[in-house]
Amino acid sequence: MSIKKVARIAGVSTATVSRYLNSPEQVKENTRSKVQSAIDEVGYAPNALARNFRRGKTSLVVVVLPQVGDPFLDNVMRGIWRVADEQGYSILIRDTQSNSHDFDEFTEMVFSKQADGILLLASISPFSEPEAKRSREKAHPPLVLGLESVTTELNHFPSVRVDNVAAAADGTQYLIQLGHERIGFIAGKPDSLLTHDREKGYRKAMRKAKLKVENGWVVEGEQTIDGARRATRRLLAHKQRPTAIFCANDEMALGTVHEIKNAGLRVPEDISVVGFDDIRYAEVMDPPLTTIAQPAEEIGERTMRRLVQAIDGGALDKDTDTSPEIVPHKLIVRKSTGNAPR
Amino acid sequence: MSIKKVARIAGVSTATVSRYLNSPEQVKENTRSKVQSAIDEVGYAPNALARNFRRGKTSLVVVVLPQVGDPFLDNVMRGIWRVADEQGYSILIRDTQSNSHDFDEFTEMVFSKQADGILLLASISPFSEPEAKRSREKAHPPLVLGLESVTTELNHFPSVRVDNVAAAADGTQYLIQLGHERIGFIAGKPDSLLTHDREKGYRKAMRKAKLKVENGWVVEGEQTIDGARRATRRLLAHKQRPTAIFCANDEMALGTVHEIKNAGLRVPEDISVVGFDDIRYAEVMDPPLTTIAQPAEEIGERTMRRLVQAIDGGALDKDTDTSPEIVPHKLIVRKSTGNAPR
DNA sequence: TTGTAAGCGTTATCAT
DNA sequence: ATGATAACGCTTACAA
Repeated sequence: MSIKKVARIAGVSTATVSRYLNSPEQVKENTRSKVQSAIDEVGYAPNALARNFRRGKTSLVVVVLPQVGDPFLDNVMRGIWRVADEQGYSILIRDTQSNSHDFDEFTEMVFSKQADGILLLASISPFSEPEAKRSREKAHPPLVLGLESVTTELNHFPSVRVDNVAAAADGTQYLIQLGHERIGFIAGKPDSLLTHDREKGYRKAMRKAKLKVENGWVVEGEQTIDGARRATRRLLAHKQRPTAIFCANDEMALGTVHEIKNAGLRVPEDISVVGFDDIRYAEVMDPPLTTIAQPAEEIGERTMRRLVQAIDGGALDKDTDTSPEIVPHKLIVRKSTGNAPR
Repeated sequence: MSIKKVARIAGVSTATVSRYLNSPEQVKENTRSKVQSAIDEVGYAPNALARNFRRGKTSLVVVVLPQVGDPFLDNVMRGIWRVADEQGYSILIRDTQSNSHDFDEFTEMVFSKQADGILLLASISPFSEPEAKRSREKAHPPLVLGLESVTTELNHFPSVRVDNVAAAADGTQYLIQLGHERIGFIAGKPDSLLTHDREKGYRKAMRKAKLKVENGWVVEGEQTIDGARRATRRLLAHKQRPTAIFCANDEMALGTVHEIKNAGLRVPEDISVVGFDDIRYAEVMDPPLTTIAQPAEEIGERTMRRLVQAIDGGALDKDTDTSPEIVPHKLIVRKSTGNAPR
């Protein structure tokens, strides 16, 4: 009822008030000030609920990420927010860690107009059956993938990320070049495409260098510090103990380095460690961590931009430019890597 | 138009469909199945925008925090989400770091129905003038404070936090008990009430032990690793170099320990370090960090519960139970602290 | 430049 | 147990 009240007080119609709010240039100067006074007088604030309803738009975007409090996401989110603010979107965050969410839940949010689009920064369970059925009738919701590689069913959505395979190969290659031949790999969770790709890169580099990947050299670190510590212990106990360990991300590298030192070994003299992400803690670790940096903020910015595009342009067809945007990675050499022992 | 379509297909009125959706028990079994079939047939999903509009409720809550990617907030958010999911709220996150936000902006979000309430986990600029004016006419929005101490203008809102003064005093007291007499303090940003309180606790403990706080022993660390590194360098260069440093949070402690070791000194043999928060990295630091733990998840849960209460119970009066809920803190002793040298 | 009025999809009131 | 219908606050043709 509020715009009506303003209109009444200003002595104009509701349409004029609305116009004043949305395109003031269409309103005569004189009227403008009358309306503004009325607004001030009653302390009017437009009801976003009504406006969004009318417009059929939530101006909300869901960002799905593995875990808030992941230092790496900090910069990604910064990029996302920059664009969101600029484009008038608010960010709804869902993490896949505290509650188990599945893909349908997010598409459902769009279909039921709780959000206009989805920014997927985490691996999640694939479409369930009912959804598969629906997708025949409904268009795909506006959805963009960031960071992660994709499962086949998500292939049709735009995505922005580094080339995880190549990046991990680079990291591994760097270790090889330092003379390491026994290199272990600490992977993430089995359902994480991302770390899967990194593992692929590791294996690729090993193969290329004609190095064998022994059974037990690739172990799951569960994307957590504790998981990485357990994984590291297994690696250290291996009869062919690696002289270098590649961790699928920095978070796990933190645990790995800790556990190596715990075992009375030195980094990098006894074992070299490489991480992935270049989180802000990497630099102040002891020793500072050699890792692979991603342009996090840029990734955030670009994913969000594509998403806005997808939202504005309506649901995108299966055959809209669908190739992933690949952004450059960069090996950052610090002190956690050194020549192979002996 | 959609509920209409369902109604038409099911051969019932829109009212019945609505009832089926919201209180199925009021609908006869027979009708229920007719409606459900119709829903399945057209793939109907209720329009949340319309529903919220009609109900005058967004079912959204803004959580304002200093920085996503703060590992400490991870657990707080977990607690918030648990309650949010349970109560049917979605979480809108705003960080005060990437964009400068002020208090009005958030109250405005409530007044303009972009959100139902505010969960404030960060220090922000105080009310601006126009808001002060408005607050006379409008009730305060549902708002709950977590973690932080409050400025006087926010005094009337419920809050949940540890007793930062007492906690910091405990940490300081522990150092004193180890024989330290020259103890430095690395504070946060000047506008952070939270670290301000911690500083107060530190000073209190020093005073109580009749220890002097030399000029230059309290230095700002800006709540960042780099800030803490600079602060630490200043501390190390002090003519009366402290034998122990209390950092207002773990994030800064990370930088502090790094910088101490950089300078060729040992922790804790030369300098002891205490942090605050017990983030997950504290345990795997080298040496593992002595710190003060807060029940983060519980704080999240309780703040969110109070907020829901405030939303449901309508805007709370100035004189609703307004005393902060204090949750217990706990000193976690690890290896970064030791007896004072000599 | 401004006003009139229809309509967005739901819920809720009041009958039936 | 169900139906008819007003109302929520706003935007937008269309008319003036």
